[in-house]
Amino acid sequence: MAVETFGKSVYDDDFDEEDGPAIFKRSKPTARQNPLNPEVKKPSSQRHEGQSGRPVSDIPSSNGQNSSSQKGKMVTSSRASPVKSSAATPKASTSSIKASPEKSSIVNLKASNSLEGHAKHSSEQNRSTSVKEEKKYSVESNDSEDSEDDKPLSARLKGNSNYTQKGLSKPVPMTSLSPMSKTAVKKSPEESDDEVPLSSRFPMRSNVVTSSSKPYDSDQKKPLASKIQQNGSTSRDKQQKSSLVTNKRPLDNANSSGQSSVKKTKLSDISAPMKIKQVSVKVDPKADDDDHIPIAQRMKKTPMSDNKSSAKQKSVKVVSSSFKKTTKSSKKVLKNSKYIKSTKMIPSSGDGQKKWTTLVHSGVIFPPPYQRHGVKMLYNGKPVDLTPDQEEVATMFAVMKDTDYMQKDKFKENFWNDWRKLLGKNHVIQSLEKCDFTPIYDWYQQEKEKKKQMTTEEKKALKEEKLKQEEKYMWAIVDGVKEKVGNFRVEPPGLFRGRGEHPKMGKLKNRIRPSDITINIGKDAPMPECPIPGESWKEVRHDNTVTWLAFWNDPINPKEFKYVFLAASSTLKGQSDKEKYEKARMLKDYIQNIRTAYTKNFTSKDVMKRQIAVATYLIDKLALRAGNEKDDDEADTVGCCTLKVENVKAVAPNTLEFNFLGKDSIRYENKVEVELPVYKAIIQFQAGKRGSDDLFDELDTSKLNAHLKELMPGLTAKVFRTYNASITLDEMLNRGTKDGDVAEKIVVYQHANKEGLLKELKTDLDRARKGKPPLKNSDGKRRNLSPEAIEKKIAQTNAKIEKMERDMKTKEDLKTVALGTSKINYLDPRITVAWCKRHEVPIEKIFNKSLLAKFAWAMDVDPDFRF
DNA sequence: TCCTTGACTTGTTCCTACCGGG
DNA sequence: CCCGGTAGGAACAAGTCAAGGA
Repeated sequence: MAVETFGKSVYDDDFDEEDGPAIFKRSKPTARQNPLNPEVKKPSSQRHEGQSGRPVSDIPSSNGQNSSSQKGKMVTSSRASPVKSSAATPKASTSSIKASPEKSSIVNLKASNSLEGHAKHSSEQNRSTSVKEEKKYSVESNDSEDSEDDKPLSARLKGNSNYTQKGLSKPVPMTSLSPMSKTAVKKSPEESDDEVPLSSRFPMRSNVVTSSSKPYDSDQKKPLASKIQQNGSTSRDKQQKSSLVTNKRPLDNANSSGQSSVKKTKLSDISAPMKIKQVSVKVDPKADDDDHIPIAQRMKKTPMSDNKSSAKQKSVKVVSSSFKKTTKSSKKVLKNSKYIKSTKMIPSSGDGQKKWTTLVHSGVIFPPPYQRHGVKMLYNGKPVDLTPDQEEVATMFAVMKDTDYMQKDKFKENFWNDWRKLLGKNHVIQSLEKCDFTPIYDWYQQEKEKKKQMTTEEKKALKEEKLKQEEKYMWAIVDGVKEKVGNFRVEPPGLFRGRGEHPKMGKLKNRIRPSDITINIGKDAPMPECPIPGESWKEVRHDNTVTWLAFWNDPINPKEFKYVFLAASSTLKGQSDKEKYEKARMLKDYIQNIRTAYTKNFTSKDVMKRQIAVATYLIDKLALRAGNEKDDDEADTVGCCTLKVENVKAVAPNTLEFNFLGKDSIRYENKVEVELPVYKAIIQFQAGKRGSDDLFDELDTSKLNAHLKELMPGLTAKVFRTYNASITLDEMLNRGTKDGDVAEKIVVYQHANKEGLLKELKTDLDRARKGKPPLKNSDGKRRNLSPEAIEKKIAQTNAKIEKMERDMKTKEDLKTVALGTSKINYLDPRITVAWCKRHEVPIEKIFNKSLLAKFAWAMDVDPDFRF
């Protein structure tokens, strides 16, 4: 097995490129030692102080450019102005998608209601109603925002689906079935088995506190097993789940992984290659440079850290216990798995806290020192001399001339305060208003232009130069396996670009120096040399309970840290990603009971219980985020638990209108029909309070999560997002695929977008004929076309549509199945991989290179995998 | 129990290389 | 071959959530 190859693989970059069967995964824990440090170390995880790094070597030489220079268009989007409502945004207008979410949520609610409260049949009725409403609301909601954030994930995923049949001309999001409803209602046929049992089991689980193991085990097996057939992964999954649940930190240790690791490894290695082929997952040869490690290989890696030595058992409530049990099951599973790969990734986490045994890396790279340009800005119309430091900061500001930040007083004020410190009290420059940064701005534009004008060769040369300098920083060797590092470049100085109305926007982010940086590295690894002569690291640690390679304190908020982690394609990240999905998957077995429980508590006498019930409902239905408390020096945004009274308006008879700034200050606006008890509860929570008071005054995220954990080990608010998104995708794909529906859906989807365009064009046509100016279209820039031109355009668009449809059918290109980049975080890749296997669709049609790398762990999933 | 710290995930924005059409 | 539109990726802000200490 893989073991032998290690030496080579680690050091040799090219190695990976070949795909052969190179196996280079880490095999058993023991085996993997890093050639560099032959001695394997003990699991001690404490942090030691290391020697400080020696300054010496290479300093980045390129010219200093401050990255701050990004300029730009920036915030033009709605973001800046939360309120924005114009329907004009391209997105809004076109996309059925975007709009849909909101609608969907509405619908969903209804559907869900039926589920929870009433008999299923009622859902039918509701549905029809809901459809209408959808339209109604959709209009309003659309414009509100572009970001999809606002919309429930589930809704987003759904995209369009079945409504078509109902006669709606456009594809409407299939939302009608809320995740819940789907699960419960629709799916029931298939899954019924699982679900039923669960409920019965439910009681037990819930309080499983310490003892635990049983609850989980038993249930789990059943459902999973039945669904997933002999898939190796299944078994593994179980294991993982358990581990997952536990969570990394508290882990108890574990054993579980340790035990079977050996076997797994073997299996995996063998099987992996084969499978891959089948699936046709292949790594692009060219891709090499980036990821050197072929996916196939990666898959093999087994992170299992050996057993973890320490087993800590935490008495964390419920959680820990369940996992342990899993161990047992895991073994079994292993045996029959053919598709082991996924299995391979043994939850190292299982072992408690240890995340790695050996860790070698080169530290971080710093941005080049500032190079002054000497261009003088004007003060009161006269050129001013600035020191390099002063000039550097002035340039940061100058370069942001045409961003929206320049419109914000807070930004200017904060900048001024920080810059003024650099200028000193007696500087000529006494007020920002009299400053004219134009010369610097112009200089910057020129520089940019120069860069653009460079020939391809020059650009290439520069790129190579940079690569050469950075290469050594790009990789780390974790337990003998070469892994890509995520962000090895220290953030350059610049002005803080907080989103929304961030109180600290415009503040100077100082240059980070080696003495600000703490390095985390294996005890026996060579110390990364400090790249700046004469300086040294702040500290060196050897803490194998964490995954970061380095961190520094955020200059804007010294209480916070900026970490350097491994890239998403690394085993370590892949593992935790998988654990995340396993946890979400586990929720499937509990969801029905959870929903039943919270529905019941809508009318609880205990206020806190009622609030928890309603909050959970909102999180489940609307995919709201948990909503932690925030400090005053952060943007004023809210999540579920921090909703204010004024953020929710109850409109008779049972509609709730949400309006608040959520993550990233993106406005969430949504009107939703809810079950009457929820509606009433909200009104109660609001009674006697002011608008700015907390809606859920008895609640915060820790209480909420503590409660969720009683319902399912490891359950937290964010799991609902993952769960609802993944379950929806899974259902969508499975439902649609039978008759090639999915491909069609995509066509429809695209079609809808194009239709939007057509409509606009036709409108313009009419107006043009009447001699009126064209309307502004969604992109905001409407060209003034002659009627003929417009007609031509329409013809073109129609042709495009046709072509697209043809392409779709022939190519069966599914790429667009709503896999937006951010959504990637919520969709279990195994759903997609398994689906591809079943339908012989090359996975690379759907996942791009980086996604393939990131999801290497999912590639060996059994074709029958269901979320 | 509450608050702070720490670690890690999620999400948006910016930038650039690439692609297909004219 | 130029060019506008975009996918993809880097950068980094902003969340979530657990542990640990007061």
